[in-house]
Amino acid sequence: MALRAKRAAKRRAALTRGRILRAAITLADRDGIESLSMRKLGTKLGVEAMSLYNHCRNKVDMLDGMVDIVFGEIDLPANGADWQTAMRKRAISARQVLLRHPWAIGLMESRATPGPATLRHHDSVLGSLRTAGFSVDMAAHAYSILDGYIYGFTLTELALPFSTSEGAPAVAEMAGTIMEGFRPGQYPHLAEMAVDRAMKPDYKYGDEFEYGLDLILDGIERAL
Amino acid sequence: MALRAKRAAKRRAALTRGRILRAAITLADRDGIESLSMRKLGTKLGVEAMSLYNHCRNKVDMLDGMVDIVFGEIDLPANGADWQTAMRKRAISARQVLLRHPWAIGLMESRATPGPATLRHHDSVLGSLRTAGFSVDMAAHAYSILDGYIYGFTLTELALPFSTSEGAPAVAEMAGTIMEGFRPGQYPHLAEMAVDRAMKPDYKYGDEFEYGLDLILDGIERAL
DNA sequence: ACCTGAACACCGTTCAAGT
DNA sequence: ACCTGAACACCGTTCAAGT
Repeated sequence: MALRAKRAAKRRAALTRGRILRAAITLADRDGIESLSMRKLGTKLGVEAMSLYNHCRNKVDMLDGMVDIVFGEIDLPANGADWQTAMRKRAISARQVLLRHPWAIGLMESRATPGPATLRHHDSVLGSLRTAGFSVDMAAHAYSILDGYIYGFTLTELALPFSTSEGAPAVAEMAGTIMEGFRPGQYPHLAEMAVDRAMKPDYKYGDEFEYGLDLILDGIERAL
Repeated sequence: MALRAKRAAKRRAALTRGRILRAAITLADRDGIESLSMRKLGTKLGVEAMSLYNHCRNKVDMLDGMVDIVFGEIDLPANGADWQTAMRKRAISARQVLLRHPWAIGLMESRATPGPATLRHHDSVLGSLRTAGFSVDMAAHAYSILDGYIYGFTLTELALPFSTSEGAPAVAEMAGTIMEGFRPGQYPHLAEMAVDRAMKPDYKYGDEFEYGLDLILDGIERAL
């Protein structure tokens, strides 16, 4: 009996913090963060919800761990390349990671304690800039602008009422539906923008990202 | 008896959607969004939680309304001024509003249906740019960069493990505590940044905001 | 038309009990 | 050392019943 139970436990992989966090990320990616509960997560791992508390202090601690894993997925700046290329690639990687885990960006605001992958990432970016000759002040300026832009752009992108990966017809339809509800001329400039851009065959808001990124990189270059 | 009940109901202001939303914002500002429940909100308004459902379809609808009110607090661009001044003032106002309602920014990502104040705000910003001679494409670029930066910077600012409004000693202490836990040299560039800036007497991360804002405004000017 | 009380199907977390 | 079951104090929301 005892032996049988032990074997059943063996059959599934041992519960670890890492396995819990990865399962939680998968669930959050699929169903959204507001639907992620300790009970559902336990079920998914073949375990009672209460077992999770042997590996995570509480749910907040678990969310901290999830955010740190997401951070770890962002490419570190390549340290051979010039700083513009390195920062450009890192920014593009960061946006892709955040789009893959849409729940992560909204969680940032309330995470008090940064994890090791987060700290490593920050250290690496600062190192890349300092090595390229940035002063401490200028590295702080550059990092603040770039990260602000990356997070904010992606947040806005995620907030758009249509999926960025979907085809243009969905976008056009959506924009049309939204505008229909208003008196003509109530939001003339929004309407103009919708007709001119959002309703065009191959419009993707995400295409704006690199325009802004390059404008910022140029601005930093000039400020050096 | 019926009369008495009616009088008691009269004594408190009638329950309206607006009154509910304002009370909810006050509670979220004070205790955080995760602590805002329909039951607590009802108690605060002197009413059963279930009464709220006569004025809000559900909690998501209520959160939509709250976000729209926050949007309405952001100054619209003054339409006499040149576009740089108008955009600068609007950006500064937006950051102040978001710092006042720290829960709002994390909610944006999941709000599917923008409210009237939100639409009005967007329309007004686009109008200000178009009037200043921006092409539709250039207005879209400018708006995307500016809003991305504003949201992202403020999100980062809110995520910092110390309050921006607090005095510098708290920041210095915090930075010290964070760095203490590591092997010396584990995060050399973070350590350098902490010693050089975060631990300085009157360091405030918020001061970075206008540096980046002006860099972006200059970049847009040059792209025109 | 608006408010209420009870009920339902959930939550996160503690704790004593098991192995 | 790790897992469990029951329990506690909460949630959002529905619905029939009141006024």
